[in-house]
Amino acid sequence: MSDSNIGGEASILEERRRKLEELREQNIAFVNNFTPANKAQELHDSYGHLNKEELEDKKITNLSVAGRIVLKRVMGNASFVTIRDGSGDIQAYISKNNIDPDLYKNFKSWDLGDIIGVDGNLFKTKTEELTVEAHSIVLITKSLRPMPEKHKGLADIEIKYRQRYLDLMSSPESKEIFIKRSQIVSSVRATMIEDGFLEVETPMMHSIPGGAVAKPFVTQHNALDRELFLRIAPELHLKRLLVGGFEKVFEINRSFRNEGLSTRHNPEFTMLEFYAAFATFNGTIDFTKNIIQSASAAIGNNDEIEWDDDKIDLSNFSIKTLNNLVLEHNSDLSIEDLTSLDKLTSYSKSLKVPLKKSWGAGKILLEIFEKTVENQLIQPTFVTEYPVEVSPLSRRNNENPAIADRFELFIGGKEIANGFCELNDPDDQAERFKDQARAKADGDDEAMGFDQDYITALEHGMPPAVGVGIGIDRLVMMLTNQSSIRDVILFPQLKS
RNA sequence: GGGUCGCUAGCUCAGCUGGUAGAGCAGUUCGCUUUUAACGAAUUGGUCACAGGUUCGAAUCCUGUGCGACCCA
Repeated sequence: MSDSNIGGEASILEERRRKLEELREQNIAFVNNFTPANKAQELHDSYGHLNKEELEDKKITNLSVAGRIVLKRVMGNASFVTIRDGSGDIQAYISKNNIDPDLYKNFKSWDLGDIIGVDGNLFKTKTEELTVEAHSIVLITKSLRPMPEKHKGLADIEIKYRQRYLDLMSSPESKEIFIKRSQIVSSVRATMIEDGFLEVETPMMHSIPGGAVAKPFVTQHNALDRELFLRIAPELHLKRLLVGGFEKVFEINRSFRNEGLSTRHNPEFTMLEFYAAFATFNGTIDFTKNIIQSASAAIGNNDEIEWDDDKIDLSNFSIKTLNNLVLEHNSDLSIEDLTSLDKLTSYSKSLKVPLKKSWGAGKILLEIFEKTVENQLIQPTFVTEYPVEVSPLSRRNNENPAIADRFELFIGGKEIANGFCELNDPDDQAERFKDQARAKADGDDEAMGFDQDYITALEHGMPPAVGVGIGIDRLVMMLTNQSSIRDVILFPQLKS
């Protein structure tokens, strides 16, 4: 801005720009021909265990590393810098004895945040720190803006999310979470493919939002002059693929829900959904367990993990019915009450659960479950036997048509997965869409629309199948012990 | 939407019951050839989020607005 702010931010930028101009004049700004032969972590792994003398005997020469200066200790005629590359940190020793004296003089003006390259030999200092002794150094990229504070890092949580690169360059812990996220996703994908699933991509822009109960984002296709919705779930398209003859499909991708922002909700989030024709309900529960255990192992977790204040044993998953759990946690209710609209209504009023007129007994029962049971389910628990009323895409149970062959998995008091036997009766599905459409007309803006195209697909015949959805963000939160979804999404949505 | 807390130098933060703003880091200058949050000396840098009010006097007290965090719905 102005140059009146001497010593302030403007002058820091000006000072660094001045340094950059000098590099430009010498035609050495933004160097593009330095290819480091070595990585910091590789050097630590290969030579960190050797002591000073052993390393000297080995004569490790002709190394080169490149990275950002994160710490700098300049003495009169010799200096140490800590360089951070993609793998980690390594110290470099830069002595006037070993490099051109003019270059050493220039080096002293290099700043924290500059990206440099170092060629040299490997040695250990008298405090046994592995160090590259520089024979030549080059300023590769000049940084014009100051790094986050070197001791405490970024404290401003908003900058941490909005300028994630500052968080990543200054916080190895934060970087580690995103490395683990990638490993978790890779593990999930590997588990699916190993079991014979085909990875597919289905549309994110839908004419009729469906597959979940949620408010969609609306957008506009100009050429078609038509409203389109960002998908709230891939479910209905994946099941069309079952009709087409793919028997095991999955998708790991984004869905979008037009809700508020919180530490547990980001409007765009990543889900795994998979569908397997002719699979069994119990076999799918086992497979779901396997996906989660494998992902946890992939990032080096033990069976017992910590999430927030809870210790969770991932080697032991239990299976319980919704009714039994509600009775267990609500001693005032009897088994008969659970199907009585009047009893459930009066009881939920005593819990101060807000009710809507369109809700039947099943929906109210689910509300009571969410209010009184859900956050108690710390250890991995598959909850089964959900009311059909709250499961508009699930197949009815053969013995009891009021309940769906459905499970939800809760860990740490939070929903991690949702799976069910898919409804493949087109007439039953059409009826349930009608109920949803009616609720929508009554003002429930989360209810599904009537998707005739999907009904048509079912009329061609869909094999019996089990489908499951797993929230990847939440899974990563659990496996990396994070309490905010913003810490597992690189660029979370923030209030503007 | 309701409640609680916060907003002071580029960054991280002090600043009590009102007396006119401070440290560390970063920057600049000097010294220093095995340091490691390197060190020592000097030095630059502020519309105290914004707008009103109370007061002789406000970063500080009051009201409102904005932004953010957390909790609740």
